[in-house]
Amino acid sequence: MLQLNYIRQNQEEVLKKLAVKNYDATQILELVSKLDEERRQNQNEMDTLQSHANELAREIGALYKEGKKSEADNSKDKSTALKESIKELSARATEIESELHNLLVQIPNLPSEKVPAGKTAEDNENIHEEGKIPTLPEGALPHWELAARYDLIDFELGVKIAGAGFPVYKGQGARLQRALINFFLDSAVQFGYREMQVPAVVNADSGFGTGQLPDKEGQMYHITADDLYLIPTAEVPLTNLYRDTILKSSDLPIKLTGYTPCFRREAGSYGKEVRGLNRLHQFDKIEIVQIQHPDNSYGTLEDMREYVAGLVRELELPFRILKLCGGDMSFASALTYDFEVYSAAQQRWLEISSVSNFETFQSNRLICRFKDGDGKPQLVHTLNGSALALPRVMAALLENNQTPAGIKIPEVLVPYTGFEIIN
RNA sequence: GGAGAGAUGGCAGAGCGGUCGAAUGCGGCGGUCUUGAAAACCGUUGAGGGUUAAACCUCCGGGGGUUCGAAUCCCUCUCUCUCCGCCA
Repeated sequence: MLQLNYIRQNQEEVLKKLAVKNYDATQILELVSKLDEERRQNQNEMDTLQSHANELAREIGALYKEGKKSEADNSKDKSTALKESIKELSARATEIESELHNLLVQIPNLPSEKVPAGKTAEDNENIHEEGKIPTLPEGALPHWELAARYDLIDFELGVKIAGAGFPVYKGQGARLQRALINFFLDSAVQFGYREMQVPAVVNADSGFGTGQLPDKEGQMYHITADDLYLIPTAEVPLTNLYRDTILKSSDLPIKLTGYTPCFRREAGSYGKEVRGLNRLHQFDKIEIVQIQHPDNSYGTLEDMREYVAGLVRELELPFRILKLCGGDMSFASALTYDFEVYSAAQQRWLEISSVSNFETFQSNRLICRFKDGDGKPQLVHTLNGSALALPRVMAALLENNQTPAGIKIPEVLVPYTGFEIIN
C-alpha cells in the first residue's frame, strides 16, 4: 500500500512509475486526492467542535463544584447540540477512511527505476546465465516418468487421498525432499538467517499485511470454520512476525528463514505446462526474508540474489536470472529477480525462485517501522526470496542427472541423502 | 467441549466518572562521576492526525451505548490465561 502523503506530494511521479507496470492510475489518483482533501477538511471541523465540547465539559465540571447548577444545565444543552454535529462528522469520517482505504489497497507498488518496461514474460531481461545444459542420453524421460520408474513420487496416490496437485513422495524421493530441505536450511543459517518454524495457517490480518488479501483471496485455501488461511508461502507468517512493530535501527537488518509447506489453489491452471511437479497445490519451500533499512535494501536485494545463485550453483543446475519487466511483476514488488533452472527433458526453463524488494509497500500494511535516534518512526523495507522451492528443483535434478545407471545425486546433497544414485 | 479470570505505554503493573496520555518499576536515550566500564545519582522517554511552526484533535483489545464529561459504568465481539474434560 502506498503512503497517502507520498501520493499527495508526488502525483506525477506515481503516475509515471505505475505506467511502467502498465497501470493507468489517473482516475484512481483523482479520487484519492479528492477524498483526501475532504478527509482533512472534515477532520478539521470535527477537531474544532470537539475542542469546544471539551472546554464546555470542563466548565460544567467546575460549575458543579461551585454549586452553580442552573448555569451548568444551560451549558449542558449547548454541549448536547455540539455532540450531534460531531457525531455526523465522525460518521462521514469513517466513510471517507474506508473509501480511501479501499482505493489505496487497489494501487500496485511503484516499480523501482531499474525495472525495464514491458508487458509479458517475453519482455523480462535475461541478466545472467550460468551452467552447462546437459546432453541427455537416448530415450531420456521427463521427471514424471522417472518418478514412476524409480517409484519416487506417486501422483495417483495423492489424488486418492487429497486430489490432483498433492503428490506423495516415496522412499528415496521422500528422502531427497528432506535432503533438499535440510541443505537449504543449513545454508541459510550459515549465511546469518535465523531459522524459524512458523504456523502453516495465518489469520486475515496477516494475509493483508503481506498483500495476499484482499487482492489474491481466491488463491489461498480458506478454512472458513475458523477464518484461517493456509499459507501460500512462508513469506506471510515470517514477515508478519514484525507486524505492528517499531524496531530500533540497530536491529536492522533482520534476517529470517523458514521451511514450510505452501498451499496454492492455482485456480484455472491446466494442461501440460502443469504436468508432474511443474505446478502443485501443495509444495515445500524454504524462504528467506529480510527487514532492512531503506538506505540498504537494494544492496540487500543483490546479496540475496547472490545467495540464491550460490545455492543453484551448488546443486550444479544450469540456471538463468531474469529481471522482471513492469508488466510481469507482482502487485506488491518494486523489483524482482526470477531464477529459472533448465529442465533438460522437458526442454524448458522452470522458475524456482523469486527474489524481491517490496520497499515500504508491505511495511505500510504491516505498520512495521524503525526509529533512528529521536526521529519519527519510519517504515522499513521488506524483502524476500525463495531459497528454494523444491518441486521444480526436484524436476530438474531428476531430468538433468539421469544416466543409464540411474539418477545421480549432486555431491552437495549426498551427505543429506545418504546415497549417491537412485536406481 | 464446560467453568472462571483478564485485555492499559517496549515490558511488568497501578488507576474514587472530571485535574489521566495515564502512577510506579524495569528497559531505552542523554548527562554527572570514572583512565574506561559497572554501580550510584540527575534528566528524558508512546503513537497517529493536523499546522510553516504552534494551537488543537484522536488513541488505555475492536465495535456500540449511558453521561455535560468514560481507561473507569452498560452491551457486544474478538483474543489471552487458569481449572476441568478430551488428546498428539
